[in-house]
Amino acid sequence: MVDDTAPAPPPVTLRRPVSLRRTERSLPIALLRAREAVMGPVREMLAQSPVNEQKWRVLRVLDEEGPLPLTLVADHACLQAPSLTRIMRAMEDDGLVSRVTGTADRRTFIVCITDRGRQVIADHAAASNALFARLEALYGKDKLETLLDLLEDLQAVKL
Amino acid sequence: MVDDTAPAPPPVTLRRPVSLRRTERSLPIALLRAREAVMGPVREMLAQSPVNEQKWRVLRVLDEEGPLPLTLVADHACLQAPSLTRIMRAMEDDGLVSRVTGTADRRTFIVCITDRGRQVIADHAAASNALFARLEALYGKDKLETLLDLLEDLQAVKL
DNA sequence: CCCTTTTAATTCATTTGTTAAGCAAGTGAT
DNA sequence: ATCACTTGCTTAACAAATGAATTAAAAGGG
Repeated sequence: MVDDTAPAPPPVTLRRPVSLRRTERSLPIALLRAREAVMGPVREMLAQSPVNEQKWRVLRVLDEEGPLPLTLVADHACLQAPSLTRIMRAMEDDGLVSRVTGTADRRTFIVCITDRGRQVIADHAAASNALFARLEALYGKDKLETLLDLLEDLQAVKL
Repeated sequence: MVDDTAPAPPPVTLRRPVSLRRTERSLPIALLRAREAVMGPVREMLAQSPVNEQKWRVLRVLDEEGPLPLTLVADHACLQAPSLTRIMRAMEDDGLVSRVTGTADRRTFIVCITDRGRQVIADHAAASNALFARLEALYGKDKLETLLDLLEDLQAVKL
């Protein structure tokens, strides 16, 4: 019945957890869980669109800030350079953005949102705002504003 | 951009130019940027360990909550089922966790952290707590507690 | 009991994240 | 000007995320 050659099961002792903060109080984990909690409807919205989460962030950033150097697009959209390279190729193919070579430094590119890219935003702005309104209603307007203030501050912290 | 000079009339939903929130005020984007802002040192810490971000979360969750059904591990560690399948295989091979088939429902698994897995946490608990202390100092203890409170509430919101 | 519908977990295909390496263009010191 | 060095972007290789399809067990209804 019992196989002598089978590896012994790893030792599992019932013990108290080592002294770490509760995961709800770990900032990285809490930020991740909070994001997951609000991303469900956003993903549904984007499923109705020609872009995914990442491309949506690129469009939002460009629509808000205007033409931007590629490195700043990466920073502001929270994308790594290699990912952005791939995404830029796809978005250019789809006519959502365009790029021009920088004049001063010919290594750099300036990225522009196109009318077509802006149209994608316009097509989903109502749904996006509706989601935010629902969140405000469920979570509380004041709490949401306070949370956004605190998050904005946190982004500025230089560890 | 369409002009919107008229004060908001009652039928406010249609034909009104829709503009979006600033990206700093978009909760999904703000949460993502805030997380990126704090993850740098955490990644450095985990680079010194045998686990990555995802496995670290699994260990933290199991250490804190004890043996858990696989689906709850996925929920609490913010991992999708297919990802967790792959990660579980690797972590079992490394002897960090073990699983037993559920007694009532034989489709399910209960996941346990092993002594070895707990040791990984113990080995990095000091560094982890030091990072948190540094964040407290730079960002402000009260602000951090408020932020964590708000994030904890947000996780509970059911959209 | 069968039959249909769920649920848990896995697999598969495709895209994205991550890390390291590479290349071309800019910078600066001697 | 030349050389080493840095910077901006790309490529490549592999791990992880995502979404759809699959298998197995459980649950519910006739």
